[in-house]
Amino acid sequence: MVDNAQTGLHGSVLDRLGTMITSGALGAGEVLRIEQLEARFGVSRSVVREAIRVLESMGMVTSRRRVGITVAERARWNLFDPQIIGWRLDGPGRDEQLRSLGELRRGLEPVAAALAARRATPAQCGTLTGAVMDMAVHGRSGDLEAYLVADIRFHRTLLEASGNEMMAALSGVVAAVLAGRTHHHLMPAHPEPVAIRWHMEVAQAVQSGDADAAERAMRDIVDEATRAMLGAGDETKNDEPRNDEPRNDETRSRAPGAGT
Amino acid sequence: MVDNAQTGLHGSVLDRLGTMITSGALGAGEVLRIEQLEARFGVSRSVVREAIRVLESMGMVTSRRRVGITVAERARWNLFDPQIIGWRLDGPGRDEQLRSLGELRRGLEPVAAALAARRATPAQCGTLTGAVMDMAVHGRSGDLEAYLVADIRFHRTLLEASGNEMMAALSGVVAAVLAGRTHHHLMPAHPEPVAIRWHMEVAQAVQSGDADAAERAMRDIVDEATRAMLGAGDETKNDEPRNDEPRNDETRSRAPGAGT
DNA sequence: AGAGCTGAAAAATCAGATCTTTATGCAGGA
DNA sequence: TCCTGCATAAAGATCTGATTTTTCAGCTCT
Repeated sequence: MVDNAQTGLHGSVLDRLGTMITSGALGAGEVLRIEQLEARFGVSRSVVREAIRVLESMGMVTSRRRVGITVAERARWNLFDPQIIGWRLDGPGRDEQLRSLGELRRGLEPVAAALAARRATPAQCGTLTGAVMDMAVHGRSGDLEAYLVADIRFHRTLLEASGNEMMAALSGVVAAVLAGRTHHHLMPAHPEPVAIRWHMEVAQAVQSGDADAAERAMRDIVDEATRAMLGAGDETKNDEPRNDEPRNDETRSRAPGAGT
Repeated sequence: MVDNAQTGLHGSVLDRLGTMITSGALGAGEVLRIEQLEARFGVSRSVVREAIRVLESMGMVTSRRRVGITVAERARWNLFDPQIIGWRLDGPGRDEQLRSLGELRRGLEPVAAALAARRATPAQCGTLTGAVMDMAVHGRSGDLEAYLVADIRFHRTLLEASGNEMMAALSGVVAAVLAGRTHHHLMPAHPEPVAIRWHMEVAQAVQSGDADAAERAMRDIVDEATRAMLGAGDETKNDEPRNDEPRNDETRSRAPGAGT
């Protein structure tokens, strides 16, 4: 689902350990030893150590002499690390992760839109408008994949146009959220026309430099998306959905607007 | 300024390399070789490799056989990594980093306040109110350090009370921003009373569950802070302030409200 | 109980050897 | 001339064994 492609042995070990920790298979406080990990994964010390070092820099484990590798509690993790986000989106924490990201978007994207209204280049304005037009076309034809691509292009461009590096750094994550929504069938077969209209309003407001209008229209977009997602996610307050393609029909029926 | 304390040799190498890259001493595209780094830092391969692995996971370098370690362009970095944020706050990118974080706060904290109004526990409400009272006391007495501690406690508690793990994960960074503001003398000797009043409004709105009021009051707080910081930062659009305690008087004179 | 000592466990580091990938240059052919 | 395929070597990737350093845990002595 997410590009957790890893390079080399150490990357594969990292990926497996990260998945185990985020999924809860390895709980906070559990202690691992290097030798044991060498055996478990059939690799040498150096490979294990490099993977552990990365996990340590993510705050997921701590390494102490005479003790071993201790899995850290979630409050210590760098939850903005794209790798961790990817692992969680793939595992049991998916719903919780999507909720967190949704709330985050509700705060950030309107501000990004306002900033973009002041800073976007003409080229970026063009890209935004073009993306909206593509969304309209593919939304009508019902080509959800093409719609998704245009939607991602819109949001990525907007975040980049905000002129804020950190917001731009989130574009990959936002793309993952949008893709997750589509691929988990939380989108209706034909996106709400009102969503496309709001996207167009954002694009026009950015082009005309109207920060307030851009912020407002973007807030409409994300509020609608948040509402749809919260409605769909309320029945699973805990972290144990486990199954990967669950309750499509109920979910879809409760997420009618899902307009990005 | 920020706790970039590192454990062991690999941590020190990581810290030095990270600082060099974020400061621009090592520009994007530059190629390093492991052997050269061993010699430069006087450590063995394993230490260098572990540091490189961490930098790689941060997106700051890429490692390719037959080529070497290539410094990546900033657009590829994980700008939310606390370590990178710390390096940038300590180096020439400080102003840019503070601007990014300020804009981020403007989006996130109001939403966090709204969420906290729905989710905060009674204990958290108490902590919020207590923090505001401390702010008022120390603001009047002019004890900026104690004021800062209370201010940080307020914002950390609010982000945690949002019930959103990712926002809570940013509390350390927000604390660093607030501390940076105080320690770089961007605060007036006596904080604006209106700022303290806004904090109190947030605390009360959270306690009474009024999400809209909480969001609005928090937006006031952050807007004021953003305005003050943008005003103070405009004269240095580029990334080269270098000196650590610069232009206190001019800056202070242009950041009158600086109310968190 | 509490302070200090001691042994051993486990990570941290170093160093040498070997494996794997791949940029690059050369040779041959179209 | 330009492309294609092969050989070569450079540099990271991995494995391994030895050594060092830290520090937990148990013991002793007060």
